[in-house]
Amino acid sequence: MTTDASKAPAPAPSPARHFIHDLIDADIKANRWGLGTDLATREGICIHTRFPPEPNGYLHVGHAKSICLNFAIAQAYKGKFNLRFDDTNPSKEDQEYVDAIKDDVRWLLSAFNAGDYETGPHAGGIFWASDYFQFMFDRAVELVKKGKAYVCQLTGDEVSKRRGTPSVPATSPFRDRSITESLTLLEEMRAGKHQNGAMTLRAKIDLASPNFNLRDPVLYRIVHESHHNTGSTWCIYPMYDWAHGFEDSLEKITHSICTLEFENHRPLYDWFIAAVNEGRTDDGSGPYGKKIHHPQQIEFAKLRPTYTVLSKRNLLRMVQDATVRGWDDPRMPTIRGLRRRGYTPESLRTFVESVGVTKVESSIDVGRMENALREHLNKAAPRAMGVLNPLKVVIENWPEGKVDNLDFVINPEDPAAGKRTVPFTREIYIERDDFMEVPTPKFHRLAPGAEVRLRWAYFLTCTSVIKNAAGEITELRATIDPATRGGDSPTGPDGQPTKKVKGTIHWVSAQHSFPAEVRLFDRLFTAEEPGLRTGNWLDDLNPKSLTTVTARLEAALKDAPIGQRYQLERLGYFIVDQDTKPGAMVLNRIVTLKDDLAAAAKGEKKPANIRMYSLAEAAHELKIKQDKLLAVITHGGPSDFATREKKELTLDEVRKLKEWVKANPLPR
RNA sequence: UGGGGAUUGGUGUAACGGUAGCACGACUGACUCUGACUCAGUUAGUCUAGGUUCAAAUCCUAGAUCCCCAGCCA
Repeated sequence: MTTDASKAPAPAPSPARHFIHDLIDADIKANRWGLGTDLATREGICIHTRFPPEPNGYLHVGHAKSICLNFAIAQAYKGKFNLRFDDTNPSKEDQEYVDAIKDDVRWLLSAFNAGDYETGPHAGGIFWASDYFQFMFDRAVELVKKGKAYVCQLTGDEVSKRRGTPSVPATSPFRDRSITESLTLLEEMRAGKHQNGAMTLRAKIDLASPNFNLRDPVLYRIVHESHHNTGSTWCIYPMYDWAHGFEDSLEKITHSICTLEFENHRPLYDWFIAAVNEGRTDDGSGPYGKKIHHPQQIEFAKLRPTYTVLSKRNLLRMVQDATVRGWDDPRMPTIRGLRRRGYTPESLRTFVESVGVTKVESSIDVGRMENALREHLNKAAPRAMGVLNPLKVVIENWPEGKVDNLDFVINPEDPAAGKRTVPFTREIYIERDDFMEVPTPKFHRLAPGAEVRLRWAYFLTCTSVIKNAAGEITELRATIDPATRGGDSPTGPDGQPTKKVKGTIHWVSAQHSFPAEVRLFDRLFTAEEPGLRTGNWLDDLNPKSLTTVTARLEAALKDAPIGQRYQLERLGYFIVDQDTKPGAMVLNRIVTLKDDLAAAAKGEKKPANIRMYSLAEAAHELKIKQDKLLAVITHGGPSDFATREKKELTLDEVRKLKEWVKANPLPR
């Protein structure tokens, strides 16, 4: 029982080509940056990616996509991958986050079996934007000298007011001040002679640009604050746009992959590097020296899972409000939360790779994340038995005190995992849900007089039901068929089983099993897109996202170490939580097994291919106004719509209406 | 109002002028000592309107819708 799920082979990820591969292939073909086409023997520059988090929060599943994407590219092209902390804003950043990020990235990258950012063939290393502060400052001075930057003494409010509109240019009265004056003020800024906000260094680009990022963006702002890495060396800090390209450039990053919202920043990214390179030469001759490396920024759509919020602000809010028990609460979409929940790095990797890489902003069914996890754990997790809601069964034809040690298959998916021994006794517990006093037609588990198989043990027939004064079932009496030891029906002369049972249920020995706290998690939100309905994402919080029960687990689990994963048969996958103390085990349910029956019974199983439209959505789809839509439905429309008062329409109905509207154009 | 992106089954994603394919989901069924897993089958799509072409998801024109941008955040 020591098989560690995380050591089992990961499901082979599909090669999954995407548009970034096309771009990189083109760069290689064009011998851009001297990449050459034979990557294995490249000298100097190679395909080099990076993951650049700001250490101002915990990583979440969205970041996991970026990390895997960047690392997978480095691996595919025999290149390198850097972890770089984009620590340019001391007022928001903290060492606590630095440590957590390092640890989470390393954990996730273990899914690649190719080392991480510090070890292995693709290890580029760990870097800090703050190590480049001097370089950035020198380049800023250079820009001022080239007449491409100036010190602006407008306050933040004034800058906002003068920002202009798409058709009205921005203004700054300091734009045309002399180079010497700007140089002096810049030195003063650096020397700490000015208060926060007193002035900034701005690039001189285009105050009338329709792209606001180019309306003389700020390069440096004054922040009198200690930095976790550089201490009090600096009191001016570079802005993201100014800093990021240089970070990439200095690390010889070839492809700087970021999310869609930075698309509008790419002209600026390119402008800054071009501005520095102006006057520079390939061989270093001339006043400014050698050209600096110019990486290619590429944007992709971030991951947006349903039933989830990912913004740092909202996650922080839940932690502060104690909606959850911290950043590593198993319900959180943070990497730390998912780790504690029991997710494997392999399953996270297959999940983020399976959703693809595009520029289309789409949301992903969280169910896919759960499926990737089931897929991995099915192959990897040893099986065990536990009962979440115990119901005692006394086997009347089993002698008191007799113990039968039975063989159990540890993992049917993995014969190498072998077998284990489980004791069978006169008193056992079964799952309360596996018994119905008055069974429904399709219920093929235990009922009075019915026979089921106890997994790997004996066929069991319920003989009587014992209730308390309140009429609640407290105990069952039953008998077993001794001829079915091991769970197999005896075979007749023809070699066929002499009897069949439809149901197999799990059980534990009352005497040998032990109680444990089991935490059952549900989604944190009840709406696919939290906040869509009311405008406030908190309105969609799921009040029942955590349920705690006292279960009974088979004895073999008693010494399971923290972090060990199991499949409790028929119930789901579970992991030993870090809250476990000697003699007091705590289990997290990672995810349930798929259960068509339960889903259908709870009415949760609405066919996914019947999309429901609200009237507003349908009206939008039909490109008509909502009141017109109502008129169409109740008066003019297809006859079978005339009498309905439903507030929702199915996809098919919307299609029907669409056809109708097409054939019967509405007046204006 | 200006600029930058995007639009293919229910969902996600291919097709790079030449048979609209794959995965997930859903639905049927088979198998089963986990109502799991596995296997087989079914289902369903190119935002709209024009145009070019022997041929258009792909090229052209016009439009629609959604997302991003006016932090001294990243």
